[in-house]
Amino acid sequence: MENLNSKDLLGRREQERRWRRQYILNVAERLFAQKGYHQTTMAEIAKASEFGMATIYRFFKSKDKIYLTLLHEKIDLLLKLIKQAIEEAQTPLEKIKAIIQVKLKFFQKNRDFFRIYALHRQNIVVLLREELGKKIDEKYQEGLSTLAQIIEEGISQGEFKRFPPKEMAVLISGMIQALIHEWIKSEEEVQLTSKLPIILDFLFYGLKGKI
Amino acid sequence: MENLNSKDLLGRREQERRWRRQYILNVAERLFAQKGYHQTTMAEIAKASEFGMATIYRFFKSKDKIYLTLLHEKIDLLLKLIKQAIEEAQTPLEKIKAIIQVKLKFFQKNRDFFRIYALHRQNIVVLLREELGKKIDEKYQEGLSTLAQIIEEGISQGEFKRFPPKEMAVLISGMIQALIHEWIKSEEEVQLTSKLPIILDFLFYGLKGKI
DNA sequence: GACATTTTAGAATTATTATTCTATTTTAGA
DNA sequence: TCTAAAATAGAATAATAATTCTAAAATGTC
Repeated sequence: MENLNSKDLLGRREQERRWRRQYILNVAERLFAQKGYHQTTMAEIAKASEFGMATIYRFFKSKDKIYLTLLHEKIDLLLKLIKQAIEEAQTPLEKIKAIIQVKLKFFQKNRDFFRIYALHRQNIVVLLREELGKKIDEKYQEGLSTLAQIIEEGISQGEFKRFPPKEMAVLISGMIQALIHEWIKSEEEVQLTSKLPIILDFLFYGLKGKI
Repeated sequence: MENLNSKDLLGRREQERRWRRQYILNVAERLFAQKGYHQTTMAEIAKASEFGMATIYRFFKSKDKIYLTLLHEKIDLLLKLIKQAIEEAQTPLEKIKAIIQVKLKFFQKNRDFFRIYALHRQNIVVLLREELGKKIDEKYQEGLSTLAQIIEEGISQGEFKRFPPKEMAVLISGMIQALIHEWIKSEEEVQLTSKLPIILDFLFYGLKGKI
């Protein structure tokens, strides 16, 4: 889970501290996903993680901090995975495929996080909260720009049609997001990644046509 | 706005009552959209609508009721508009175009409502609230099914490829939703409906190909 | 115009819950 | 084993905000 090198340098005390911090985050993630931010109380987080209030507060300054830390750390992870996948791919088409695949895989493993993430994305429209909240939106925009850039690349290589890249990125991200959303809601047992071929076919060749 | 016949039958007293009820709903819509459900207090709704607390509570049993009533009434309106548009269209392709156009127009006129609507859609994943909350999801599913049916129609007529209709409906709705979301966030002055041709082109013919 | 009824404003109540505080326990090092 | 420091549990606090209550005002009817 963690970088072993830095872990070794840290000593038992610090390692335990980090482990506990992560444990609280995991518990909070589950609770927030189940009942939403407001319906989850600090008392519940404390109870579920088997710590007292004071302990929770020694790790995190406030409830908000727990929530935002959660979002930041996982989004960073997702962005890192996407970056890696892009680097391994060659053509714009392959890159897009890679991005979608990574996203599907990631949220398949992180259902709870998707609930929090999607909800937060919507909340952004309602109110761009304090600094940390804004940064999350910036990260989302970063992902969107990456996708837009790839599309632009494809257009200039004559692979893709001359659509406005940013708008295409929005449409594609929206498709994926909606698919994940429905998948989670329906609690299907089907693998989310199994839908990749259909998505790609639709995305590249459109709905119209025979067969 | 209202059915004139029934209005005439109601008498001044009842008409005024309805007008005030609607007024409160409109005020609440604006506030909820601006600050979100939890950040909006009943006191604010009372203040902004220039009523006292007791008055608000005589119209609506609780804060939740205001919120859900709001959602229900506008969603019903949207569904009605979509139904009308479909009836006027002939081919599956035209029907899909009509649905998208109606949605874009509707949310262009109802930005505030979109904020509430989109947020609620996400909240559904987190927690299917009491009866009224569930019914809203049912209405959304209804819209999805309508779209899926049209796609099925197109497939059997040989117009569309053999994609799974329900999944296609999800993807298409997701695209639209994301586009509206970005449009609202960016506060662009461009008409939302101006994006219709691009969406349709992408949707029917895909990203891949020259020109 | 007077009385009964409805409507209203805004203060009081109550419940909830994030945060802080205090006393206790655990740990590390001698 | 003993002691100081750190960590902890859970109760107390304080703030917020939904809801209810009370007295006043407006309205309709005779």
